[in-house]
Amino acid sequence: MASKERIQRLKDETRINILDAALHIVKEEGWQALSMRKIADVIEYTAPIIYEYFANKEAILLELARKGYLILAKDLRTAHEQHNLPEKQLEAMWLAYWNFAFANKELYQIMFGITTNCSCEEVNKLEESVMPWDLFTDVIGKVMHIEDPASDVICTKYYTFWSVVHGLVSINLLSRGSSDAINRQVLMDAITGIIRSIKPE
Amino acid sequence: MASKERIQRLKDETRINILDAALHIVKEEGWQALSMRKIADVIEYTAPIIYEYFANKEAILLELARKGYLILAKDLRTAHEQHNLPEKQLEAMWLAYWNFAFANKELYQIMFGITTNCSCEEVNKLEESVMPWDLFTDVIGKVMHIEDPASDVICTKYYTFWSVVHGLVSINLLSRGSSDAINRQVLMDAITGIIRSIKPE
DNA sequence: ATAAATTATTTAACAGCGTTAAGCAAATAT
DNA sequence: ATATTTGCTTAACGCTGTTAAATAATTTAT
Repeated sequence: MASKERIQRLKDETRINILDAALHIVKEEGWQALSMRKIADVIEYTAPIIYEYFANKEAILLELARKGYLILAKDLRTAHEQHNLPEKQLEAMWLAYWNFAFANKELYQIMFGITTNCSCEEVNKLEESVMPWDLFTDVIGKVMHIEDPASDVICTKYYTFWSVVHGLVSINLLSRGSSDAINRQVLMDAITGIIRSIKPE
Repeated sequence: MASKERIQRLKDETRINILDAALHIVKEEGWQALSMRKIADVIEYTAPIIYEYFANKEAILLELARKGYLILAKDLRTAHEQHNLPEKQLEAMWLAYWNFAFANKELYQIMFGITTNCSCEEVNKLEESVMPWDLFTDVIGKVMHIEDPASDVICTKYYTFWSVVHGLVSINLLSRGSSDAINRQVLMDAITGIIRSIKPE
């Protein structure tokens, strides 16, 4: 009867194994190649077993996206903590965002629907998917010396940052980018440029 | 024997019907719902017939992407022609790009792999997919008063424009955007901001 | 005009997909 | 020892893209 815990532990482990297997397959062969039967092969079970841990394939993708958002949020917080000046914090956060995208290419793809067809409506429903927002608007407000964090102008600047960084990431994940040198230049120019333009005085 | 041409005309028409049917289905039900059998239903044939016009499903997607790039290129040229000042041309072109994306949402999705898994390598191989480049670098060069259109700094600025516009489009196609008012603000701020920052004097 | 050859189109099938239901085998409870 | 639950697999359904074989329609040749 004390084996209940042991069994639960095994079950938890299998759940993790499923997610790990899925991500492993995707990293090796891409999102298109991911199938329930392949996951089953890796975890050495048959496909129907997976449905005792996840409602369907989509739920697995959603959980991976969720994990991605959690990692990204953590990276952003870490970057934020490493500086005191709001300008430096902002710069470090967008650099962290950029680094996350390439260190976790497959997760970024599913988080933001790049060459994957995971229903974005469902991904958007994840509460974790809206996470970064408050942290950014807070810092942007500080840089701009604006009190109200819900101000429209802060919102605008947030989207400006996000658009340029996400856009550059997307273009590169599609192999439509330029050299690393130019990427770096675009990224830093944009970030420092926007920061300079929003700083009062 | 003169019916050869008539038959060829019918064949050409069927080919067009296939592409139209595919785009129609996608606009009604999304990329995920597109299947060879559904296309066959619409054109009132059975699925294998399609393979006499296209090598496979991917070829249909590729052709739609190609058509998208051609429309975009035309829109960009038209925008370019409607102004004389390079600054105005540049602004009009990126506005045209923005408008194209929302007027042809489904085409844009497949052209740039947004919630679709059409192999981006194949899309990148389309010669039409690199089209806009020369037109933009030319105008950017004029605004900056730089002769060499292959200059690194022009390349950098081109990617800066493209990143912010494509990023904002992507975010909105994912239903992750803000209000139309803020979209407009971000777009215009970014375009005019970059133009002002690259103009010498 | 009739027979032969070519073309147009469909039906059937294969392998793979996500998913569900039925069946079996092993562990647990009574 | 028997009954019951649990863990897992096999089989199946309807879908997918795609190919091969069979059939219907049309054109060509005689």
